[in-house]
Amino acid sequence: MAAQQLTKNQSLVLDALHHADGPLSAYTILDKLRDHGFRAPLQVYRALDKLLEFGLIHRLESMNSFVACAHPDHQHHHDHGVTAFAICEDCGQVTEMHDEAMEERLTVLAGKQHFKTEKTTIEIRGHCQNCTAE
Amino acid sequence: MAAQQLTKNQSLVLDALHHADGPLSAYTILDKLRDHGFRAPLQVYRALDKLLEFGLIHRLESMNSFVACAHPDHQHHHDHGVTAFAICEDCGQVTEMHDEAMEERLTVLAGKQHFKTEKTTIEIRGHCQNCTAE
DNA sequence: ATCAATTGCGTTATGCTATAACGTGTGGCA
DNA sequence: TGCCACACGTTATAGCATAACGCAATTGAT
Ligand SMILES: [Zn+2]
Ligand SMILES: [Zn+2]
Ligand SMILES: [Zn+2]
Ligand SMILES: [Zn+2]
Repeated sequence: MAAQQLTKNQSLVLDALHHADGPLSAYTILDKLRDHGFRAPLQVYRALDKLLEFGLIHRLESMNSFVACAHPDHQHHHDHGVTAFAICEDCGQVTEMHDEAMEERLTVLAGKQHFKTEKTTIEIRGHCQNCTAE
Repeated sequence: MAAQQLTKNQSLVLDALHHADGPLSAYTILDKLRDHGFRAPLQVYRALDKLLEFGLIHRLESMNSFVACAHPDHQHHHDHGVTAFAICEDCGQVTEMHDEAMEERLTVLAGKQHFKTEKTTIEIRGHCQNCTAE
């Protein structure tokens, strides 16, 4: 599955996420796209589902919202392994992190339980560097 | 803050979670406790908030539900560090895991970003040993 | 004992998040 | 041509969470 040609709705949603300075909820996206003809939540959710499938965006479980993937070559659909997110509770900024050692550790953890991993969520809530400086 | 005396509502909610064989949503708990006088979601959410604060239960972000802490000495309020959950998508069973190395790795990751961690969520979705056997 | 502050409680109403169900249109292909 | 897969639009509904109000019980000074 290579660089997928996005539909109009999918492109609009992806653009909205790219131009946002933080994660957006589905309903916030809906409001941003009303001028482009969006009327109902499903138009957003259907696009989000596809974008998630293509690996172009991520869902932040702890805040029911979505961010564009920070991976530079996001046109190429390739799983970029486990992702950890640092989410600032002050400014809302999200940092996407990848770490081989962490991934390895998770594999070991799951292995101990003979658990077959499908998807891993790691979200760190706290305060970013900017918001910590006093 | 030591072994907290729970209120009636808090005890009822905690018992419901202890007797459940998997995570429960707030509304499921509400239904289970209607015979005990519960009528509204807030009665449940308020109890859940306190139980979370006491460290007696955990919230599973990826499924909007709650589980009793599996830590044996859950009467003593002491943070038991970062918790990772393995959630079976077939049978709903949840396994609570603790791993020093994992915790260390996350500390390093956050440190690189000069990020001050408040709370960490780790949830592994997949299939448990029982549900993998064919 | 009394007052004030805190905490829990019950109720009603509301808001936010997500999906079910139905029908339409379009493009690819046997 | 007929069929299928897929995206789309719309309405309705389900599921999750909190705001706001008032009351009651508790605590801890004064
Ligand atoms: Zn990414
Ligand atoms: Zn910040
Ligand atoms: Zn625990
Ligand atoms: Zn299972």
